[in-house]
Amino acid sequence: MTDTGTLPTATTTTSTRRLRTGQLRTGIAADRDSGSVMSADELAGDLHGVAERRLRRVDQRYTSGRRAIVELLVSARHPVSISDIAEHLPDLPRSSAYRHLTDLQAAGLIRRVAASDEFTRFELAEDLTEHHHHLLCVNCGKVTDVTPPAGFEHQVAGAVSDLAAAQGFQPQSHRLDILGLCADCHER
Amino acid sequence: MTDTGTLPTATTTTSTRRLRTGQLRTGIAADRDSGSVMSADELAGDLHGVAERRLRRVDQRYTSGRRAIVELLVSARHPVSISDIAEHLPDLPRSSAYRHLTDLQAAGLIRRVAASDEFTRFELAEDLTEHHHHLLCVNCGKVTDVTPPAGFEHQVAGAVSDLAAAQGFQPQSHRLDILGLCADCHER
DNA sequence: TGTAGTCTGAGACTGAGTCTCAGTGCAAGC
DNA sequence: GCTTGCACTGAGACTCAGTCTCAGACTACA
Repeated sequence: MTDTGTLPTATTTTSTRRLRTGQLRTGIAADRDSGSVMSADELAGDLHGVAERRLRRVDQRYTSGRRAIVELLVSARHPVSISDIAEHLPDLPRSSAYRHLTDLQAAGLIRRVAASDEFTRFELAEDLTEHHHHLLCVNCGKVTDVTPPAGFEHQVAGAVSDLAAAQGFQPQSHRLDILGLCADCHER
Repeated sequence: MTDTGTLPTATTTTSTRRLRTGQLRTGIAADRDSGSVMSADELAGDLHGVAERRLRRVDQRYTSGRRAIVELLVSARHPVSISDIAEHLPDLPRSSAYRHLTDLQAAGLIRRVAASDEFTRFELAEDLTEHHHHLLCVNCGKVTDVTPPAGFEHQVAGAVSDLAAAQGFQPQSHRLDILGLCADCHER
């Protein structure tokens, strides 16, 4: 089972998902340290600034290693596995990679993604990108991002709310994974 | 992180999912060996008969170990992990458990379920139960089955089809996981 | 500058899942 | 009923993704 593609070749993903650079102002406002002073211009579009802020909020630094991971996730445009990281950041020691992922996740910058049946994948947190779902190829393991129409997403939210309420369950997020064969494996 | 509950206590799951005993006739017809003769009455409601047939179709036997796993999945009513199996079938050796699960999955009797971030869980194949989704508690790991309304499922199927077609992706199945806090963890 | 605490890389450790293999069990054919 | 070929089994070795440890380096703050 091969990995999701050759990073950071974006051609394996034709997702319409984009970084929310134009919308980060709102997100960053939530990241503002109480007391810090920074102009809105400096804040806008500053993903790494957000990263640093969130890490400092939990008494951590935005080190070069952590930054390298974030940059890889940005350029990848789809969920990234540990082996992807090892491949594209060969100088990053394994234990550091794992630790960085854990730290970045704890700081709310990235999230874990369930793959078809494979090892862990990570991607940027949704509030830094946009809500989307995944196509999972059961043959080669490729993961493709897809963004559903707003109307559909509204329907999902309603159903999620109902289903959860019936069980006294407090929903925090949902994921819709579509399993099947990608274009490459389908043609064979 | 605790396991999904004490099997086979069904009270942890209030799912409306039921085994398709009343509908198995159709499914079993598909399982009939070309040439075997069995009355419709004998076929109806015979999950273990289906199990045996499917295994024999791939030149395997429905052994007592495999049957024990199936019975556990039947009584559990929600996805079961390896540790659940070890707990409820203490005499079943570990390597056999793993092997049975692999064999049953290959024969199309069970399927793997993605849990929140935990180890592998299995449940009966959908055509032996019914289409459903899962509530995943991110705190304790409990997995609860929920059956969506038919109308919603129809909407999902349409969206899945569109999203996949846009990528030249051939969809085979989909899953909707709702992550959050179960009733127990929510109250705390 | 000093200090406290975060961070790092190397490598040991863990355990879920996989594999091996000698012996057992089973079903089909005679 | 017997024989035979092959599926099946349990015990335990093995693999590797992920976790943990620790001495030393780095950083931010006073």
